[in-house]
Amino acid sequence: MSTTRGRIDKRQAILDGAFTVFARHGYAQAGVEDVAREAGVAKPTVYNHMTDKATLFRHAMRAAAMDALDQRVAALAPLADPGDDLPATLEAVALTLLRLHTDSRYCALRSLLYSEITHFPDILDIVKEFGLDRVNQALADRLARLALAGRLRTTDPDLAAEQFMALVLGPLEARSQMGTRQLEEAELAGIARAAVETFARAWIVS
Amino acid sequence: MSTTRGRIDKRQAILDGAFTVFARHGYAQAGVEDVAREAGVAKPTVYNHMTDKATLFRHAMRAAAMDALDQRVAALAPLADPGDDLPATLEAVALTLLRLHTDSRYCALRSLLYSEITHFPDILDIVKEFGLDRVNQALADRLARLALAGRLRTTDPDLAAEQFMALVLGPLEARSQMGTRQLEEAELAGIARAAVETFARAWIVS
Amino acid sequence: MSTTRGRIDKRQAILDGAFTVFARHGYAQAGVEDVAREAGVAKPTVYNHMTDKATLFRHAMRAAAMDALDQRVAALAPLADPGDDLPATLEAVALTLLRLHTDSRYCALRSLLYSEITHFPDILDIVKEFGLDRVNQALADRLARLALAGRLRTTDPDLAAEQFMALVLGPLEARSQMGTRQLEEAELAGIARAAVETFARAWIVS
Amino acid sequence: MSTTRGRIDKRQAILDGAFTVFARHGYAQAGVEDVAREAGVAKPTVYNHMTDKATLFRHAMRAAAMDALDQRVAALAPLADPGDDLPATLEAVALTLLRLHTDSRYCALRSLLYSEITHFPDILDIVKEFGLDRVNQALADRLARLALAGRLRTTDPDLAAEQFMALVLGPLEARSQMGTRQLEEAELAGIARAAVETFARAWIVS
DNA sequence: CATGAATGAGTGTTCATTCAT
DNA sequence: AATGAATGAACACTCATTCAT
Repeated sequence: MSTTRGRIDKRQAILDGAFTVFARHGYAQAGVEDVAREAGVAKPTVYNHMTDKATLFRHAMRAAAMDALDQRVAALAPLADPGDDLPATLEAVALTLLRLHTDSRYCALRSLLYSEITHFPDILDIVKEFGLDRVNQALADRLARLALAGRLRTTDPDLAAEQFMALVLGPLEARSQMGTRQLEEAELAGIARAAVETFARAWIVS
Repeated sequence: MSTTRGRIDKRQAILDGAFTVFARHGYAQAGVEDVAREAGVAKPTVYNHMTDKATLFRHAMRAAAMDALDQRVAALAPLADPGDDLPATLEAVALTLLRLHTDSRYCALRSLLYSEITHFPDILDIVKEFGLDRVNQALADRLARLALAGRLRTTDPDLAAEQFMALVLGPLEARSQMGTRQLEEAELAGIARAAVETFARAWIVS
Repeated sequence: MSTTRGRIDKRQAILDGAFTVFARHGYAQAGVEDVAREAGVAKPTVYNHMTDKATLFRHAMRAAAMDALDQRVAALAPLADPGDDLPATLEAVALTLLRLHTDSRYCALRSLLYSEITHFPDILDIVKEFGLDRVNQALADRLARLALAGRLRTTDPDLAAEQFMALVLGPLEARSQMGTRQLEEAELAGIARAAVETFARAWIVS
Repeated sequence: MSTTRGRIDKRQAILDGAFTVFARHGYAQAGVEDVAREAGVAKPTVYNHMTDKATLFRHAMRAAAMDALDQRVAALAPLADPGDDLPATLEAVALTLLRLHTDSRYCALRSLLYSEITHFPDILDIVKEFGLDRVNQALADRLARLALAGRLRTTDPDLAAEQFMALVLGPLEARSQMGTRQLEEAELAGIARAAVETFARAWIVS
């Protein structure tokens, strides 16, 4: 069993190391040797597990994207049972999303996806399977339930979800200075509050 | 004079070609030779104008970012004299911004900035000087005027501007599939209308 | 006993596989992994039997060279009792030699010996022990007997043997296009006949 | 002009160096770096002139094969005007051929052709254009003239040429120990004399 | 000033060889 | 004894950069 474990662990270590290194240097600048060092293995071991640098990249990206999607969907959980104060719940969810979105690994993931989509047209599949669209859909599902419960305007949950996400995450782009500025918790809270306030005026049944 | 002209033209050709090539292949994958070919000159000529591949990159990025900012600020012009129907004017502005934002060169610019910010910490200056923050500021100025004119809630024009931009541009991220899907004009118009509607509920004095 | 058998068989399988693979790809291009696969064992098993790739090569070559010599010496057997028609017997022998010489494994053996003699100076021993010189000697012995029996000019059986071999095998070099062209049986027969005819004029007592 | 000269010279140096190195180490074992060093240039310069290691090999082989053919055809020149003593002329020609055939570069050429024909099926063209067959043809032409002049049996100049070459060069294979033993001039002369003697009995009109 | 040619440094990939099981 | 997995060393090929012209 330890053998299998060891192999699995090593594979995981390689994928993790790969993402770390790709995140740090970009695809082209990252050396397979760096990946190996980061994963604590020798260079050929990387090639024993992944045929190519390209394949290595694809697998590492897919794993990271899956993680990211899981985290975001989990962040929506409170909406399943929002309690009396819906705005407060939305604000909490918004804050969690903002924290996730300012995490450096996630920033790196997005940036890598954007910059390598030209060279790896097939990573579009990763985006379709694990991208923000999926979060929007999950959120729309939650909002639809709330609409049925009479707590939200019932017109278009997809649009509501999209605008909620936009109001919450949109401000990050300009404020985070391309991810170089680490936003204070208070600033994130402020964004969340303002987003929910505007969202509420447009969508919440008071 | 024609000599000087020629030199200037050549410099411009090099910067243009550089941005085109960097946009196509990314910084690391782009070859100086490719840039030279694209600009119609020989490789050493590039080095005669720009000391480095890095310098070449910085100059090309700066030029592209300046262009982009100019276009966006120009797009706000209608707000200087909005006429009677403010929502309609906002919608027109929003649509123009969406068109600009889905342009492939702009997508490439953003993606390059994001992916190379690690290797070129100093391109942060470009962002500060010509980034979206500047558009937000310009928009906030316009909105402040409108607030003074009693047509907008007067609380916080900066926040209003930020949320306007978020509602307009935010939906693009999920919908454009990382810039691979070319959005229809109708879809853009839909986004603009929905954005302005929500914005109006929160900010416009009716 | 079956264990020992198995071991011997495995060793033989490894040597055979090794020669096959070396013949196909050349020494440097051949991978030990290929040899292992061809022999139906795992790579370390090869190393359990042969210390080195080099040793493996040497043993495989020696085995192949021994086989080749045996075949050629056996081909001379008819000369022990040539019957009345000496030319006919010589022609039969010549034809057998030609067939052996155009066999693809033998071509590969020669070509490997020639190309690796620089890297493996010691395979010269293989040539001395099992090379064409040995065939010449064996043939010279036969011819000496025939000379004593008054059927051949008695001057120099070594030279006679050498020239017989040259007349028989020499034409192959140009005709076989480096072993790529498979000569027809009729063509081989023609070469044999012509060789014996010329040999006869010079050496046979009529 | 010196520029062009220099480039041509460099190309020639690369081809020469390549053949030298390939001859020394074989195709697979030879490093492009070694070739560059041997040619007195840097590694990328080799790639500037030849796209591939494979292409480099093909060109080097072709050049060497052309040289070899030229030398051999030139060696036949005396037969154009053989004088009174035909056997003596043939012997002289034979000796020259033997000297050419024992040259180490030629041995290497043959051995490389044989060993790499599998990986480079197209070098067969080189053999067809510049191989021994061409020497046989040229020799057959000469012999045909001599036959017309009544000095040779007129039956089959092609066969005569083939057998002449076989009698002269055939003995080398066994004697030279795969090119490792450097044959003495006297030994070569002996081979030549014996070859011509046997050839004469079969073909020369006395 | 513009260019063709040359180079030094670096990277992806392979392979003979060796442990741990 | 036999194997799956790991490694160190090597090598083909590329590219930013610089001379000579």
